[in-house]
Amino acid sequence: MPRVVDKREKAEQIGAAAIGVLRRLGYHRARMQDIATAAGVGKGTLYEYFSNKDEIFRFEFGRYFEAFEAGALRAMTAAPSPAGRLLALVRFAFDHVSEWEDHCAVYVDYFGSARPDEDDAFSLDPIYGAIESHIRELIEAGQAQGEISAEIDASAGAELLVSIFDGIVLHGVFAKRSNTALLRDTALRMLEHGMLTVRGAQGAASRGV
Amino acid sequence: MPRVVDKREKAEQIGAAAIGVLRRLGYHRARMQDIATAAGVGKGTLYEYFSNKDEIFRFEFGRYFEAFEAGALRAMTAAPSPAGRLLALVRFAFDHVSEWEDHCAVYVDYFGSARPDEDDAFSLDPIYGAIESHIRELIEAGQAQGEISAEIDASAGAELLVSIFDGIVLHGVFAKRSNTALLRDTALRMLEHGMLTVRGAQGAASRGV
Amino acid sequence: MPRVVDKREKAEQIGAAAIGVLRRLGYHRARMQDIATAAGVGKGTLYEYFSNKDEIFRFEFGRYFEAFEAGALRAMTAAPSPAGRLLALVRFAFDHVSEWEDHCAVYVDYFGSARPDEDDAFSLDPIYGAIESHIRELIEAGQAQGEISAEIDASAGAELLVSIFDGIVLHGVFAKRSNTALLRDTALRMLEHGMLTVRGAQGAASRGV
Amino acid sequence: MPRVVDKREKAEQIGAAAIGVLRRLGYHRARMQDIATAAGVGKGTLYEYFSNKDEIFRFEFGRYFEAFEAGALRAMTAAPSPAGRLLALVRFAFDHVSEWEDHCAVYVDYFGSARPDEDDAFSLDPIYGAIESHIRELIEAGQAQGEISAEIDASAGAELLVSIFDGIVLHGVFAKRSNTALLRDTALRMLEHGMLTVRGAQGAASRGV
DNA sequence: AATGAATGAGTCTTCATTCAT
DNA sequence: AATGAATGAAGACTCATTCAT
Repeated sequence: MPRVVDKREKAEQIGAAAIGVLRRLGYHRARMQDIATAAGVGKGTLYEYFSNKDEIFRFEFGRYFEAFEAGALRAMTAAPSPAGRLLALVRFAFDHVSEWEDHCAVYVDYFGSARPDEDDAFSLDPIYGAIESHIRELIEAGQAQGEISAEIDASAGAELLVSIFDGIVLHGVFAKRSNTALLRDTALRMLEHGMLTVRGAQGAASRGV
Repeated sequence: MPRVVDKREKAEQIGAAAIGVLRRLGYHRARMQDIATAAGVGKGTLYEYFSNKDEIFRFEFGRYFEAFEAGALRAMTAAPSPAGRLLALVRFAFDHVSEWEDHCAVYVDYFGSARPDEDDAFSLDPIYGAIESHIRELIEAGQAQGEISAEIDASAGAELLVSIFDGIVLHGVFAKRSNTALLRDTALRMLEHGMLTVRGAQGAASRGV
Repeated sequence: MPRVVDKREKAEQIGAAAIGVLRRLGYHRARMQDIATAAGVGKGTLYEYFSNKDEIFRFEFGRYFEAFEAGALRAMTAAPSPAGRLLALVRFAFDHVSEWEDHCAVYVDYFGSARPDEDDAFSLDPIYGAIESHIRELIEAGQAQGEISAEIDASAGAELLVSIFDGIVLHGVFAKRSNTALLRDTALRMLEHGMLTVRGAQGAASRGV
Repeated sequence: MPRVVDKREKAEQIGAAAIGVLRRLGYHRARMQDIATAAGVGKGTLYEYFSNKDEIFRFEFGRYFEAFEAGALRAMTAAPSPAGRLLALVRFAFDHVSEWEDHCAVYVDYFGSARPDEDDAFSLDPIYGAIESHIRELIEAGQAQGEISAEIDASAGAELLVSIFDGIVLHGVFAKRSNTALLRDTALRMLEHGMLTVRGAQGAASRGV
């Protein structure tokens, strides 16, 4: 019984070290030896806790997604209305990216590479599906209450929001982020108000090319 | 007097085949042999046109970025005002992603793997820098003309827009895109109007957690 | 607590096997796989002990030159006078060639291929320089004591002796050596007496063409 | 008929360019492309004149050995006695090395690498055999006339002389030659007189260790 | 349980040679 | 006759994984 606890604890310790290495070197350049060294254990020991390199990744992203789910739920619970919950979710997502920065960098690296045939591949589809589904419901609820513009297609809106979230992650990896808080506030403002001032002019602009 | 070939043309032909393979298998899993087979040439022939695997990638992304630049310029030229140009740019970016789908997938795969130290790395910094800089100027011009909300920080807004673009790219790779046109229109609408209906409520929502 | 191996010992073991292969096949034709097979290890194991093919060679030639130096010193120490030391050195050199026959063959093969620009090339210059310098001093000392003919230019004499040594090595590689002991004694005799009998006639002979 | 002359002439032209490249880069590093470029012809053209890389080498060394043979014969013809002919041969050998410097450098590179099984290998055995045989006869004749010390074993003496010649070649490749003329005269002097002054002391020195 | 020595499948890249033009 | 585009066999080297200790 205490063994199991030990196992889990050491696995987390190794996983933490691994993510640091993966972030620094990229998934393909990070050698098992690098990870072992960073974790302060022997190379063979890694295989006592993970059955292969991929497994380490999966373990860490399990934690990443769990934390996201828990945090998102917590964030939304506090908000009073659908629109509030939506914005709380977005706000939380930004914070999550900041907190799990290493994971985000590795995230893009790992999921960005196509792995077509692998049966045991960690699939993002259910995760994204669940999140988009949840957001879609929030949008629909918000529209029912008149808080959210009825012109917006709930599905497309949900997909867009998730895409934007992905974009924040990706851009933080590709380019150095300047001012996270400012970016977040700008994003929130835009979600609420949009960018344009004159409502009449907007439609024209979006329609003209 | 041996066969005369148009080096450039054949390089493009190989490059096109390569991108297909890279997309299907991922940058790291695609072997030179796979690319050669897809291009219908011998393995050695690849090295007549590209000095190594990376070179193929760079060649194709040269084309990708050139097309983006030219297309973006063309799209914006037609629009009458800063806000119009901004929206035209966003609209074009969506179309570009659709048209260069394979490149986008490889893009994420390739740039997603962090390789900060490599000297010969294809750096995105100048490219992103130029685009963000351009967008920032558009926003500032739009704000000067009162078309774009003065509350928005031009730099952060530019970064956000580019991030959103990256997000569209990324999400198309991570999850299957459902309806591109709808997503695009939803995004354009949100940029203009935001999502919320009641302006007064918005501030409150964004401040609440 | 995995198997403990003496790295140095195993490296020598691999090196010994490698020299045999290198001698048999020549430096360029010997594949790492051949060396691994000869050493009774896997291909990858070679790289645990040597970082590349060249390294194996260098390691072995380190041993070769060390043995030469130590042996030469030992041989010379026993001799009473400069001329005696010089002849002892030559005598030792012959024995060294016999004992390190494989190394000599590889030596010629490896250093024979000109690679002037390579930065990491194992340079013979300092080694030859040291030996020639030593011999020159011996000759000068012998000349001071009247043991060695004053007519001989010490530098040229030293270079000649080293060249003769190289020649013995080279010829043993190019042609099958018949009788090493006889060759050695003939060489020693010639160094002492020369080949001609009539001293007066010698000058004449060397001047005529 | 004139075709054949053309063929031969162009082959020599290519061969000359090739030797330069081979000397500069070494046999294994010299690419057919390098040779073609140096010769100012296309890569494919090389195969119109030589059936493969080795053939170029063989062609050039055919010329080298022919020149040696012809020159040696000429040199010896002029000398009046066996000993004179022997010294004339040595003297000529030195000059030959100077004149065919590039070939000598390539010589070591090429013949230094073992090529055990190749049936079509250019064998040095008959060449060395002929030369040693000739020298042996000269020594024997010289001994018969009392010009050359009877104590010398004719065969070993011949082998030694050839070895010394090889040594001069090799050393010129491995180390930069300082003063060729001086080295040559020193060598000739040593062949005639030996190095030591006191005949009585010599035997003692060569016997002691 | 912990380790690192051993391994060989897998990959990029080179280059002599061929051959269509 | 001359050429250089095309090729694939060959080889150095990497690294995830295994396993004896």
